[in-house]
Amino acid sequence: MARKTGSSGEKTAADLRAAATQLFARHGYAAVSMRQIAAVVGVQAGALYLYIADKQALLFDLLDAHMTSLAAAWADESAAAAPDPAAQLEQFVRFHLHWHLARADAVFISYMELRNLTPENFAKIEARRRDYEDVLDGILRAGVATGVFSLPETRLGVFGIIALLNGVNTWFRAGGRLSLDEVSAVYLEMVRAAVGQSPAAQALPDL
Amino acid sequence: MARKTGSSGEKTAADLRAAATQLFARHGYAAVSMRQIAAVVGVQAGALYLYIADKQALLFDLLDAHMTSLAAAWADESAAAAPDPAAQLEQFVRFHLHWHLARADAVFISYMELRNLTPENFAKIEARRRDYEDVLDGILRAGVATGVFSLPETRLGVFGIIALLNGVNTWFRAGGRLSLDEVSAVYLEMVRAAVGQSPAAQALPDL
DNA sequence: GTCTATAGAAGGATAGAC
DNA sequence: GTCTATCCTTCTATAGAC
Repeated sequence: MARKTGSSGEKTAADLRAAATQLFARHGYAAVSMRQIAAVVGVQAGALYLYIADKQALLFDLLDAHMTSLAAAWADESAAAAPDPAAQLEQFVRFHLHWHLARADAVFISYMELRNLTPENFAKIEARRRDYEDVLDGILRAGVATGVFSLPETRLGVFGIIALLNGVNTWFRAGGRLSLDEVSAVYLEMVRAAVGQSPAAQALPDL
Repeated sequence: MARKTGSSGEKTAADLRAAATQLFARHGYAAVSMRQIAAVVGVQAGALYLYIADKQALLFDLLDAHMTSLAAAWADESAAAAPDPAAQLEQFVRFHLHWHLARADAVFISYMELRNLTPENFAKIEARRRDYEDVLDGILRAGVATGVFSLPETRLGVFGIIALLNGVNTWFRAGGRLSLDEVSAVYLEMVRAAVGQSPAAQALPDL
């Protein structure tokens, strides 16, 4: 997708992705027309095809870039790996909440528009999501092995924790009653409890 | 929507709802045409308009009926109310998982197609969902009041638990590795832990 | 109650001028 | 790199025959 010219094409390409992300999140991939996207970008519909092959490729590009970005962000975060499973779990929970809340539109699309991908494209995205889930699975397995976590099933723990954390995206609003740090603290406690971690040393914040 | 004739219209009306539910869940409201629905029902597209005013009314009818059914099912379930908050929580968790897993398509639509409702219709559905969440909120508050649950915030507990439980719908398949009862048992333990319930008397099933 | 036929609007995508 | 113009398809919804 990278273009070589120094002209306004670079900006238009970026604007296209931003506009599509916002519109798809708001109304859904199928409900958004290329003309609508073009109107937000500020060009005519035909001009969009300088940057994408078709609408399906646009959707896949968005989801693929999203998953690439997630993997890179976690690689960066875990470069300074926490020392033990309990600390790693905290690191993961805080990272997940922070990263996903910062890009709610892209996250929403990544879950809701999977069904609008072609089977081949769907498989690629799912494999990447699985890779990310495996990160958490590894942490849980390590914790179970060392006895710091108590779970009958790490896979159900992974599904449960991801679902729990992703749920925050449906209601959290920056500037609302609770700050991101407060929410993170509460959810971290719920996650720790759910994986059977022995009671944490630190206290809950007063709410 | 009830019709008075004894002719095949009754069946067609029911088929229409069933077909729309399945197709909307699979491809999304905006991506499904009235012709597709008609093809599944076995009539021509025009005939569908004997039963619905327009496509939007069809979507609203589906979601509205879904929420009505949920409220009725819980009213029925809670007619035999569990005696204390801990037992009520178990009753709620088992009910929620069982009911939602039995109608995955309708549940999926009810969450994914909210954005395709008109603002007025959206507000109606949201109010009904709020009523349902308040059921769980009441249980949590009662438990916190009697000291059997330990939560800094019942509202976050509600959001967390609902998200956790709804996540099961994304991966559970009847006839898979785990039975509904096994899954319910594991998730019940996660929920109990998350609300800070003192360790349950009963053991986890071996998995 | 359902069909055929169609009006009228909107969609994705392309061609060629600039 | 973008625009105008347009092709062709598909859509929702309605009209009128049966």
